[in-house]
Amino acid sequence: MIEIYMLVQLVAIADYGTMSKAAEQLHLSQPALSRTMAKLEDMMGVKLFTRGKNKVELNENGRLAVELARKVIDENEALVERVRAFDLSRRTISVCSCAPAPMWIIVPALSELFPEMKITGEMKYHEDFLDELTGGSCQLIIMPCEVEQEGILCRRFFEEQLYLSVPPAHPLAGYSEVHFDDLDGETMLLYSDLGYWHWVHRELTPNTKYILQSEYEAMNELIKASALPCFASDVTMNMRHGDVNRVNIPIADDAAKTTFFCCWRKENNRKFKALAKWLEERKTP
Amino acid sequence: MIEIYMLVQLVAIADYGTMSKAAEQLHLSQPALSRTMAKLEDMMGVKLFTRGKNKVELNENGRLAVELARKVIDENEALVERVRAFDLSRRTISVCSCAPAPMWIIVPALSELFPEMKITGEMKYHEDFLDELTGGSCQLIIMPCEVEQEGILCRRFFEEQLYLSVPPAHPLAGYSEVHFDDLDGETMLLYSDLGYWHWVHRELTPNTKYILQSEYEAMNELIKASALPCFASDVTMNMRHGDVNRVNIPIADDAAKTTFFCCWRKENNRKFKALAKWLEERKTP
DNA sequence: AGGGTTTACGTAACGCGTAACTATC
DNA sequence: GATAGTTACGCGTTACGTAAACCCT
Repeated sequence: MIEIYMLVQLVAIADYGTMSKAAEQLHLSQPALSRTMAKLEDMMGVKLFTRGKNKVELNENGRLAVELARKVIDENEALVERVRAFDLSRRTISVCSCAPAPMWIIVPALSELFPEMKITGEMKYHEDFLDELTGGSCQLIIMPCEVEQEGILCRRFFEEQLYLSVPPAHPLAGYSEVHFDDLDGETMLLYSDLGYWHWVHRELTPNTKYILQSEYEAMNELIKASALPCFASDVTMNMRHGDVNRVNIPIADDAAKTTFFCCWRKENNRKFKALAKWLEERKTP
Repeated sequence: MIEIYMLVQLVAIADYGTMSKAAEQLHLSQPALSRTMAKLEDMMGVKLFTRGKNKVELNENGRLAVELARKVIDENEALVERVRAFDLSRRTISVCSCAPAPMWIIVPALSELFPEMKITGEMKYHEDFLDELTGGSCQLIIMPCEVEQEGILCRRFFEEQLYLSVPPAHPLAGYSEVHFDDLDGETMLLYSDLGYWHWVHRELTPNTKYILQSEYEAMNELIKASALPCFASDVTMNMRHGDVNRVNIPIADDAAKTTFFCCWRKENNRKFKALAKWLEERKTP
């Protein structure tokens, strides 16, 4: 039987020109390689090399064999990759979220609902989510709007309300509500990985100067240490209610309030039954 | 490295249901097969079977792996086949002829011109010849007409003149020439594998009753033993000039005289240089 | 009890490395 | 002398078969 290792050695000769070079690259002795090729020729019943006393060259048969061998080797490697990927996808739930807050909430919940599954979360631009969902590269997506598409099931997740977080001494601290217009032109701290919210900020406060911070912990330190305004939300307020020296003022614009939706392919309904139940119960706690 | 023999064993399990059956079919012991599968799973880092104490079943990973393994195995076998076929085609010259006479002449000539090559000849319906030539399934074609096509080189081979062969006592025996019309309605002996000529006979003598004979030697015996008319040509007359008790009368119709042409792909010009020379010299011996 | 799988152990095959040889540049 | 390939020989890996144990139907 022609085995893969033979084809690998054959291709190496084509790639590196001589048996010696190929053997070196394969961490193999030349004699081993030479013998394998002799055996390969014997098994195929066809000469693959033109043999001079001192050199070996692939002949036409050999060149064809190399070309076909590459395909076999690639297929073989693809087999392993695809089976591994398939296995991984079977035992992981991958979530794509358009914003951080839904991920903070849903990832621990999924871990509890599906204790045997590995949960992976990623923040991306939500316009691509439907493709990723149908393409199979993720199984759950968190969208900032409802999705109505054949084959996709969409459930309301929760609503996030944005707040302005300022020190008590700040001019806006006394207001009971603010608008994005009030912030335009300010200098603010902003967590850089906000996904959908980032887009909202760019659109509605184009003249605000943002000091970006990508490290979440560092961001919290900055908020505590500086007097600069920043954003908060009902979710972050629940998480770090220890935020002293900060006044949180609700932002009144419609755009400061977003409802997130959790979607998956209908064929996964059975798999995500527990999640659907959890989302339903969450509505009226 | 995942080797082919492992994949073969894997698909055998899929094909025969259990390890025992598969092992039997592969002329292998179950333990060997069992161990190979364990090793395969180990190397892939993925479980391929659901293992009960007493039974083994392919799981989803396994089913995917089997599917992909089939492709790899097929590719691998195709590799050998294709390289062998290619090697064979490199050391053989295959001729497709529209009639037997050109083959009788060209095959021995080719054997002499290319002593290291194997010569294979085949008679087929000439309408398909150009496809076979461009498709690569043969390298020389003998046509009953000149071919003018891009990339095809066409050289005049020779002219064959048809004769009527009758016993001296036959009513037509005294004629210095005959026409196909004179034969219409006769009962004649006919070699069945005449290719182009067969078509000519069917067209021009539709009411003649032909007694077909596919064995060439048997045909010659019949000709000698019976009083039935048959066809001959200048070529056959040269070959079996020992034909006694037969009068050969030339057939005067245009269709009884055919010029054969020998064609090959222009990219083979170099290869068939000796043949071109031979054809040229043959014109004026 | 019988069929199916795995584990344990000894064996034989085989692919590999070292060394020696040949031939070319 | 350096490079490149083949042949010869011994070794270690490994895939295999046999035997036995396990377990379910």
